Amino acid sequence: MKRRNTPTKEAVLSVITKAGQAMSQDAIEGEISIDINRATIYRVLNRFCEDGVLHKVIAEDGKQYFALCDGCDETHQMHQHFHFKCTVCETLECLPNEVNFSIPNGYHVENVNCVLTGVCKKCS
Amino acid sequence: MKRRNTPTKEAVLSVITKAGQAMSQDAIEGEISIDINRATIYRVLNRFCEDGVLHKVIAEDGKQYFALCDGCDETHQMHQHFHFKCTVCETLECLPNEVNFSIPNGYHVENVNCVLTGVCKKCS
DNA sequence: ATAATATTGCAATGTTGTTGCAATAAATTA
DNA sequence: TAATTTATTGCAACAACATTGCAATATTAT
Ligand SMILES: [Mn+2]
Ligand SMILES: [Mn+2]
Ligand SMILES: [Zn+2]
Ligand SMILES: [Zn+2]
Repeated sequence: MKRRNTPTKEAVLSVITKAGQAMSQDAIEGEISIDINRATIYRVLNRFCEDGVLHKVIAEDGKQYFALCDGCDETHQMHQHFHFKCTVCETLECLPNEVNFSIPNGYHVENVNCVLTGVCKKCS
Repeated sequence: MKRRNTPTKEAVLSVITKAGQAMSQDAIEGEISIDINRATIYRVLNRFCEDGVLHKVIAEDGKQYFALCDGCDETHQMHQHFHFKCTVCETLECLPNEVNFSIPNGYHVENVNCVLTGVCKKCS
C-alpha cells in the first residue's frame, strides 16, 4: 500500500497548513479551490492520520477536526496536548499545554482527547 | 418551564444511577424496562443536563454519554475531571482525577471535555 | 372538575461519516 | 514510450446518531 502523490492530497494538506489550525471536512471543502468529493476528503484525511501527518480531534460538537502533527510518525504519536474550540469563530486550535494525568492501576491509555470549549482571544 | 415528574424521567435516572457509570442513549434504551421513545430519552437527558443532574461527555466515537453529576447545580458546573472510555467493554466512567490546565491570556473556557481511551481495569 | 402547559410518541429531517464498486490516474516495468 | 499494476477517486447508497414539528397525552395547579 505505497502512497501516491495526487493533486487532491496536496490541496487538502495545503489548505490545512495555510489555515494554521485544525479543520473539519466541511471547512476544508469550503476553502479548497478544486472540487473534491466528500468521501475522498475523508479518505485522504484518514490516510494522513495513519501516516502521522495529521491527528484527529473530536470536539464537543461530535465532529472530527484534523490538525497538523508536530513531531509524529507512524510509530510515535504524542498528541497529549489540549485543544481549544471557539464557539464564536468555530475554529479549533492545538494548545502547547501538555495534558498531565495519572490513572488508577490496571488502566491502559491508548489515546487522549482533551478539548476546552469557550471563546478565543480574537473573539473576546 | 417548571419541571414535572414522570415515569420516564424516573426510569432514565434510575438506570443511570444503577449502572454507576456514564451511559449513551442506546445503552439506556437497552437497559430500561419500560418502552420509551428515542427522542424522548434525548429530551429527558438534555433537560437533566440543564438542571445540573447529569453532565454530557463526548467520547472519541463522537457519541454523547451522560453521567450523574456530583455537586453541580444549574449555576455551578464543575466537570473538570477526566473520563475513561474502554474500547473493550465500551463503558465510559468518570475518573476522580481533576483536569489542570492553563491557557493563554484572553481565552475564556466555558466547558471541558477530556476523555482517555484505552482498556479498563476489568478488561485488562 | 377544569384549565394550563409540560411531556411524550411518531415520523420526518438533518448531520456526519463510511463503504462498495466501477472508473481513473499515478508509479513501475518492459 | 507503451504496457501493466494498483492506489486513488467519484458516485451513490448506506449507517449511525441526534434533533425538530406537531398532535396527543399526562401532570400540576386552580
Ligand atoms: Mn492537536
Ligand atoms: Mn464526568
Ligand atoms: Zn474565536
Ligand atoms: Zn473495559
